[in-house]
Amino acid sequence: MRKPTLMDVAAAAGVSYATADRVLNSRGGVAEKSVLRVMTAIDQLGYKRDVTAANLARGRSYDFVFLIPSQAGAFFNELRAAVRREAHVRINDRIAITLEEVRAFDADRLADALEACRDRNLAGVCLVAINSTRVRAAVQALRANGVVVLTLVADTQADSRDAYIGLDNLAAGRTVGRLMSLANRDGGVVLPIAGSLDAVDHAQRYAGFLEVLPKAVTVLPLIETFDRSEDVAEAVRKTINSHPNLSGIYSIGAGHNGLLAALGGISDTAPNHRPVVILHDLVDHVRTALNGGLIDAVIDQKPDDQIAMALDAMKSLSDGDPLPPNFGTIVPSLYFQDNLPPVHTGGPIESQTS
Amino acid sequence: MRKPTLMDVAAAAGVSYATADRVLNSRGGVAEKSVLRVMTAIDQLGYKRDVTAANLARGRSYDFVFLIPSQAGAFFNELRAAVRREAHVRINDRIAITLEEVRAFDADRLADALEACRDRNLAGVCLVAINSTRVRAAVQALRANGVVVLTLVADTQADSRDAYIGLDNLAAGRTVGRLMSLANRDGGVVLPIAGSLDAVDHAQRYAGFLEVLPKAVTVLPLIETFDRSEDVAEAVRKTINSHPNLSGIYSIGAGHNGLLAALGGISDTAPNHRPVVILHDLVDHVRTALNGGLIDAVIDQKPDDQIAMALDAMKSLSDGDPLPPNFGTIVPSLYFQDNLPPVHTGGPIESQTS
DNA sequence: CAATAAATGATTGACGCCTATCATTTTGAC
DNA sequence: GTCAAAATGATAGGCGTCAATCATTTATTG
Repeated sequence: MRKPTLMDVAAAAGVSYATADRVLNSRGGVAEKSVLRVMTAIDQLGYKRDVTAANLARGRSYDFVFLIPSQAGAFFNELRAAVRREAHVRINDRIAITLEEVRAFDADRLADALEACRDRNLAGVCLVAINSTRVRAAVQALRANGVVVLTLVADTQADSRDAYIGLDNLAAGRTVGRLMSLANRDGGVVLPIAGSLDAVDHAQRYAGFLEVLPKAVTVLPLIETFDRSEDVAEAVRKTINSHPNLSGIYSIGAGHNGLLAALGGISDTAPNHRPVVILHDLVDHVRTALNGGLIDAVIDQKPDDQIAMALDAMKSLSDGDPLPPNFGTIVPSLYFQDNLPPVHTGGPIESQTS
Repeated sequence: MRKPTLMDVAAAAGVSYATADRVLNSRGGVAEKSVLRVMTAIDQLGYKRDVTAANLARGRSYDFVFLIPSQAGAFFNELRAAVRREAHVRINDRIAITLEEVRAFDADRLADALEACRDRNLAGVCLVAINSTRVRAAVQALRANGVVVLTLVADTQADSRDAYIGLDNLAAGRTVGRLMSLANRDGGVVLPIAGSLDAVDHAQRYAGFLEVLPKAVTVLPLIETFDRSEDVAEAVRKTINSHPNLSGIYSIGAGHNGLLAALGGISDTAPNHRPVVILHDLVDHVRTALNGGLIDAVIDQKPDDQIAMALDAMKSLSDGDPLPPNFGTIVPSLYFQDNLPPVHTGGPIESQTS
């Protein structure tokens, strides 16, 4: 027996199609008892509205914009690639995605981009937030216009956007801490490296990391890199020399170039007992380093999942559906060289139905 | 500007809708030059067929059956739950899913179930395979009838099904081996426990595990459990007593009850230096054990992902689209207590568009 | 050039739902 | 019982595509 249509429901309820439709779409002007009869018929027959037909009839389509920083490191390249992939896939669901690059760390450019979204009749905007008065104002203006606004990776104040999707940084730090503990069960000396503890995400990761490390493990003073790879390389080399028993390195932020360079040096010297190295974000050169045995583990924030979640959230919210509780929290993934996810192959697959 | 329709394509190509349609759906009987003009117009305008409208018109729907063992342990409960969840979601994509439970380890029952699928006009069947002549024959019969047949979790001969979706067991074993190596960087003694090495998956995991372990780590003779939890508990206790320096346990198969019971005993005795314990499959009681600190890590084969992949594969294949290369390989996930994925909350969300 | 085949155009009724209009019936108030 | 208000019925056109029919134009062949 085929899927029941609204016609079937109407017949079963003993009302006309028009009335059944009035109930289904809550257009009002229907007597209590009729509402009840239709409702009953609906779950009697197990009727489910055919969403695709509905969208077709409505002519509804979703216009979403992603504002992603440009030239902000390999991770954001991944993020942009994920947006492009999803853009190709979701076109089948009447979802049109525009990817716009915004100069990194430039709050005013971001605000400009947001303001430019004003009159474009968008359903949703997703941005990597930077805290600034103009940005917050622009976000508010959009939301006042009925546009759903999501923050991704980096958040603003919780009440100024509709939802935030991003890594649970505390969990990420804890996960690394847990692994580091396992690798240093008889104690050890570990070196944390971060971009800057002023960055909330880095601070949270660091806090999680410290939280689970046992007392037997000594944590050296944190090196702040401020994205200067040469200085990092130098600092790492120095630490390794002054602490020949160094047993672990946790690179909390992005910008691993300096670290990887320094590690290349060590592995020549003492290949058999170098420190355990754990990094964030499975970008290309990190993958290579992992496969080459230069580093041991990578903790990833799954950019693909983030984009997918962002799209689901924007769609739900602009349909007026609420999000499930604590939606948006990305649980970190832990990778060794043996359980790496497959690399994304070439472009999107064109599926041409015959 | 709105999404172009086939009408727009026809106009741009200077042909009638009928001809454009003939080209798009390769119905034949169109002159070379016309084909070319339509093709050009298509990618000139960036035309993409509206799949939802197409499916609506086709009235096409997909009937899929999942045959999953019943009473075969917690993992298969998860797997069935995942099927039920997907069944509710995919109903929007005109996909009807039937979940049938088959008595575990009973090839004849499985063959019966497969044969019963014969005249149900199904688009695809997905089964946890058991190797037997009757099963293989039944699969062949179905495929000869145009039904897509997939194996899940456990495979048959590669040429007798359309695709296999399951864990990369070698990678899983290697991942565990890698973690165990990190936790035993100065050497150690580890105990592997498996259901039976006659099971291909267990054997592969074991092989991967051994592959990456350094020589400094001593591997005790493997204990085969054959799913007898009391015997396992006993064996584990004995090993721990005779090897007070035991530093790791890898439980390769399912059926962790015996092991967990034995571990409960140890943690009372020597809480500070118990062996590192790694298990497979994040089922409820394993999650509990992980959160309670009874075990250290879990390697998971992501039943949700497997079901989702199975559905995508069945849909693609029954549409005649080929699968991408090495599709179906599930890369294991590694969990500590800090990066556990959220538990699935209650039933599926009813989204009622206003 | 006629006869035939091949290619193209024109059009139509689904598919399931949305949105709107207008006519008709039922209800409630007085 | 009258009259307005409320509820219901009936119906139509459209969303973009599929699948089919039939008429018409163009190309091919002898």
